[in-house]
Formats: sequence, structure tokens, C-alpha cells
Amino acid sequence: MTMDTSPQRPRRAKIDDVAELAGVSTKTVSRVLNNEPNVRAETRERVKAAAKKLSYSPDLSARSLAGQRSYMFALFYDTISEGYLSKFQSGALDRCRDRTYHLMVGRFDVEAADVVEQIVQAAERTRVDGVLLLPPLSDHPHIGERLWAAGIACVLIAPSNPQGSMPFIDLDDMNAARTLTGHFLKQGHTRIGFIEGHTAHGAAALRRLGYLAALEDAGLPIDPDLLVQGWFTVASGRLAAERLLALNSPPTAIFASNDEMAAGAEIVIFEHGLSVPRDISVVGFDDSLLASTASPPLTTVRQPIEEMAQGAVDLLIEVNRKGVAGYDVTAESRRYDFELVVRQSTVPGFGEKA
Amino acid sequence: MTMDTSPQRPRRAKIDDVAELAGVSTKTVSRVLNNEPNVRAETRERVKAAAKKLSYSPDLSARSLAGQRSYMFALFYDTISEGYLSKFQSGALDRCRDRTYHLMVGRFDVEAADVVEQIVQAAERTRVDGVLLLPPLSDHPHIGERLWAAGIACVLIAPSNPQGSMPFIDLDDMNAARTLTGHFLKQGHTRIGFIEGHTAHGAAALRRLGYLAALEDAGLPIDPDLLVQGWFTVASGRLAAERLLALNSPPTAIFASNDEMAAGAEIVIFEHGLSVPRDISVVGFDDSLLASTASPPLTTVRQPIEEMAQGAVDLLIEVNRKGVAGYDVTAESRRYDFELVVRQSTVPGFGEKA
DNA sequence: TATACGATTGACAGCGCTGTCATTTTTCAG
DNA sequence: CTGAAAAATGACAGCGCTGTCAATCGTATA
Repeated sequence: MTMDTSPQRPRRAKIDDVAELAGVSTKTVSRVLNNEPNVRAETRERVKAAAKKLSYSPDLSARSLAGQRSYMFALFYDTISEGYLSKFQSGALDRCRDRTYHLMVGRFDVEAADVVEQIVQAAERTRVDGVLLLPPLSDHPHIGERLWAAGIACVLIAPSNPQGSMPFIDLDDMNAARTLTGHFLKQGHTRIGFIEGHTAHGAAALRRLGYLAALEDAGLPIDPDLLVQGWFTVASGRLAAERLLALNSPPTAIFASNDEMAAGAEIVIFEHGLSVPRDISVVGFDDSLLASTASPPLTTVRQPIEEMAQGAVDLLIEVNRKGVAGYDVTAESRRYDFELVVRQSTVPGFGEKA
Repeated sequence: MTMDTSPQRPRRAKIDDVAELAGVSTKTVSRVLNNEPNVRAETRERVKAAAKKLSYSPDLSARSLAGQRSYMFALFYDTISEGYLSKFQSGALDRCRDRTYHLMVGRFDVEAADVVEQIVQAAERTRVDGVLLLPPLSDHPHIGERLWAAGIACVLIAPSNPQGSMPFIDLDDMNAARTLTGHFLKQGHTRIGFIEGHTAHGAAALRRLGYLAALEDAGLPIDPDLLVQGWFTVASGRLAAERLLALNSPPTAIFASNDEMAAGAEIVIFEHGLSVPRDISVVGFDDSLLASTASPPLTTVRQPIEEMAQGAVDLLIEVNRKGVAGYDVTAESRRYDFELVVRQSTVPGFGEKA
């Protein structure tokens, strides 16, 4: 006489169930699930069918406890723009899904004395297979090192000064700035104001270099009065624009190091009774949401953030595939191309009129 | 004679190491770490000291495999504004850190035929202790149910129509809209235009109700011409504003159901040679980044998104503490207060001048 | 047909913790 | 001071997988 236990939730399928249904050992099921070689094609199919029938999906905790892989990556960040984070995260999740990985997130204070320990510990206790470090964490001199030293793969995203010793993903900020400046030059502008970004931000310096390089390419002199400091905020953009407009010979075009500052500049120009782009052209940088909603919409440069995130995840997967020990860093890093987005804040053919 | 193995990474401390150093069994260490009762104070201290000395932190995979808790929550979403996601995530992470929980994220297509299965499976295989469902996932009729049925706690964030049967966290959208409209009324406005939000968004309907209720409170008639459809985008806000300005008797104030549409309205008003707030006052909703960068900065309503996220995490922790089976839903749900943010797009005392 | 060798498969241990339950120690009434 | 109950602690199994290594199968070669 059998005891029938009270009705309860249908138990989630385990590897043993699949093994039994397929008539093989759990180890063979494991082989199939992990795409290991040396399984007869017929057996492989049988196991796959059984797994599907039971809608089996391996338990991540058990996997990571028993094996080398956790199928989980971590995305760590500190303060970063909402748009950048959400786009990057979205791109990373897309690729993770494709490769059946999962993603955990964490926010850490770069300034904390023990950031490194906090991060390494978080990565170790969760057994993540790799870590994505967003700026400004990617600029920290030790986080990446310590992670690799602990045997955890890690990619620096847009580090200010990429070290050859660690894989990274970034954008060619300098060339983008050079192109944007070139856009002005082609339209005949010769007095181009430049609003610098936050001094602690590596990309800000690169954008400045691109601006200077473009002027040099064109054989134009550099007027120090045309470079004013900003801090990546709308307010700082307004202040900087005020200073540029107050010059004896104000610029006919303004290059702001990001969209926020560009939007601030547009407002100030309007307040001075001038018009963008008729009187003064403006460009931003980043192609944030603000760029398309500003009035007029900003000509800017788009970073392929989602693609960069996907590339970063691919890179982590690749490193894990080869084994965290024997990676060839130099071959892994990648620099992405930007895209010039022309909108109504710059007037095409301005120069031709002259 | 001892063999010295080649130099290698210092091994991460395990519970056995702590037990040995403290001179107790691993089970006692476990008790201390999990704040279980029945450990002598002196023993507790000894264990804590040992753990600290070895900078021990328990392995999450092992924990979740062996015990009931994984110390990991999941934040699942689909399309949602960048600001909402990043603020919510940030708030959730803050609380998770305080309570030594971790957070994984996932993005799912609400429209997919098998969303429910995808989500349940993702939650089961990662053994998360609870799931936070952001809109529009929180509006799906089955996701929450299935999660609870599978024994996984879950909180709906800002669901369009909260079910009594499931814990949720939301904002009193209707009252917020009523307050915002009241702000206009107090300034003496009597013709107030309303730009509606996306019809599929539950909050849009609530905001409309709040607007209508405020007019009724004031004994004002409702003019159907003053209500125009929008879709939560800047472009739709522009279109709606055009229609309002084209009326024989245009409104002296415009209530847009979100900041994007309000910003669009401001641009249109400016293009018509009118001034905000001198000629027409405007309010938005959400207090997004755009609200403070629009020109002029928008009077709007702020949602305490971070706090709501913290509340949601607390709720999950609470449910887990009591056991997922015996929760009292009605006691858990919580409605948060909004905050009126007055900026330069509305003119205080407008009415008094009359 | 017999032998060797690679391809395929399975037995079994164990990853680092916690749940269960037995055992020891302490406490306190009588 | 004794016994019983409560408090404190530990022994041990096992969570669901994968790594190791031994066993078995298939087949090409002599």
C-alpha cells in the first residue's frame, strides 16, 4: 500500500531525471549540455530530446559549485550617466542571453579605501566568470590587476589610458572629436569654441586632443581664449558659453565635449537673442536622449554602446573558453568606430555662402 | 621532509578554515554567520573574529545549493525609460548591499509568447530569493502568479491595476496629477490643457483621472477640447501642443502627462512667439533629467524611485524571512508619496494679478 | 579471426555550505 | 546536591552538478 503525499508543486527536473529518461548516466547528460566531444550523435539527440521534454535547465549554483564555470558575469559601476548604463547593460544582456549567460550588477564607490577588496570579494563569492568594469572603475589602477590575479577575467570599458596589460573596449574619442571639428571646418568655420569636459574624465582630454589636431590639420592657429572649462553638466555648459559669447571676437561655432553642455550652450545663445545654427553652430558629443530633444536637435557623435557591450561580453566568453590563465591580452582588446550624427544645430553649407 | 608546492594564489578562506581557527565546528560558524540563535555570546565573538581575520565571506553558490536562501534577487524589466531603470536599480542595489544581498538583472520581451516560462526558468535556475518586476512586466497577468506558484517571492513595481493578491509598490499617480492641477488652479488658471500619456500605460489613465478630479473639486466645467492625446514622446507633445494652441480659446496652462511631452510643448509655445510661463504655464510629470534641463526648467512631480526600490527589496527580504508560503500580501504592499517640484515653467501668483 | 587503440560511457567523489538530529553542556527548580 | 529541561554544539548527510579516471565499446589493422 503506497502513501500518496499531499498535492504539491511539480518538482523541477534535475539532471538525474533527464539521465533516466534518456537511459544514460548523468555524466553523459552533462557532456551533452556542455557541448563536450565524444558523445555519439544518436546519444546526443536522445539526451537533448529528454531535456527538452522535461524542460530541464541546469541549476546554476550546482554548476558553479561543481565545475569551473558559473555562467554568470558581473557588471560593476559607480556613477555613470543613465543613458550609458542602461544602453551598456542592455547590450550586455542581449549577448548574455544568446550565450546563455547571466548578469549580476554591482555599484561601488571608487573613492572608498577598500574598493578593490569589495569588488574582488563580490566577484569571488559569487564565482562570476568575468567582470565588466565601467568607468570610472575602469580607471582605477588596481581593480583590474587584482581581479586577474585572483583568477577572474575582466574587461575595462573605455579606460582613460588603456594599459597594454589588460583587455579593454573603447571608442576612438580623439578621432571622433577630430571628425566633429572637421565637420565645422568643412562648413567654413574658422573660429571654433571648445568647451572642455570634466578634468577627471580621460575621454575629456582625448576630445580636446582631437579638436586641436583638427585645427592643426587645417593649418588654423589655436586661440587659447576659445578653450573654456566645463564639467559635463548643463549648468557648466551655460557658463562656458557665456564666456565665449563675451569675447571680443566670439566664435561662429561651438564644440561642447558632451550633449549636456551643448544643450546649455544653445539655451545661452538663445537668451542672447541669437539663433542656432544661423548665428552660431553647436555640436555635442554622445548622442544622448538630450541631443535629439534639445532645440534645435544637436549634431553629435554616437558611440555604439550596445555593440561595445556585446563585444565586451564576447571577449569575456572567449577568455573563459581559452582558460583565464592563457589569454593573449593584446589580441583581445578592441576599439570601436563612432558615428557622426548630423542634426539641425549645424548648418550645412554655411561656408559656401561666404 | 615536506614538499613545497610551487607558488600559487593564496587560497580563499572556506568555512572550515574559520571553524578551525575559532576552535568550533563548521556548523557553529554557519550559525553565527546566519545570525541563528543558540550560540553563546563568547563563542559568537570568537567566530566573528576568526572570520574577520581570514576575511572570510561565504560562497553564494554553496549556500544556495545547500540551504534555502541564495542571497540574490533578480530585477527583471523590458523597455523602460533610462532614468527609471537606472534610478530603480541604484536604489535596489543600495538596499541589497546593506543587507548583504546581491542583484542580477534580466531583460525579457513582454510580447513573447513564452515570457512567463522564460522568466520562471531564469528565476528557478539561478535560485533567486525574489524577483522585482518593473513595468510593463508588472502588468502581465500571469508572470507574478506563476512566480509565486513556483515558490518564488515577487513584487510588482508600479502595476497599472494592483491586484490585491500580489504585493506591489507604487506611487499615487492620481493624487499627484490632482495636486499638479491644483497648483495651476491656485494660480488662477481656469483653462487648463491636458496632454494624455500612452494609452497602454496604466499610469496615464490615473493621471487623467487626477486632472479631472481636480477640476471637479474646483467646480470647473470640463472642456473636451482641452484634452488631447499624446504618447509620452517629445514629438507627440509637440503635436498635442499645436492642437491646443490652435483652439479658438487656447489654454493658459498645459499639463503634460510626462516631462518629455512638456518639453515638446515648451518648444512649440516658443515657436509660436509666446513665452513660458508669462503667456502659458506648463507642467510635466516624473522629474526626469529633462525636466531640469528644459527651457525654462519644468515644474513637475518627483517619484521617489530609489526609495520605492529600497522598499521593494525590503519587502522581498521580509517575505523571505517569514517564509515564502506564509506571507500576508495585503500588509506588504505600499504606496509612496510624490513630491511637487516647482520650477520656472509655472508662475507663482499668476492669479493674484488679476 | 585476433589485437590494439581510440571513441564512448559510467562510477564515484566532492565542490562549500546548511538541514537534521544526536550529543554534550549548562541552568535551575526541588 | 540531583534530575530534568533548555541551551549549545557537533556529526553527518546531501544539495545538483562536474572532474577524474576506469571500464566498455567499436573498429581498423595484422
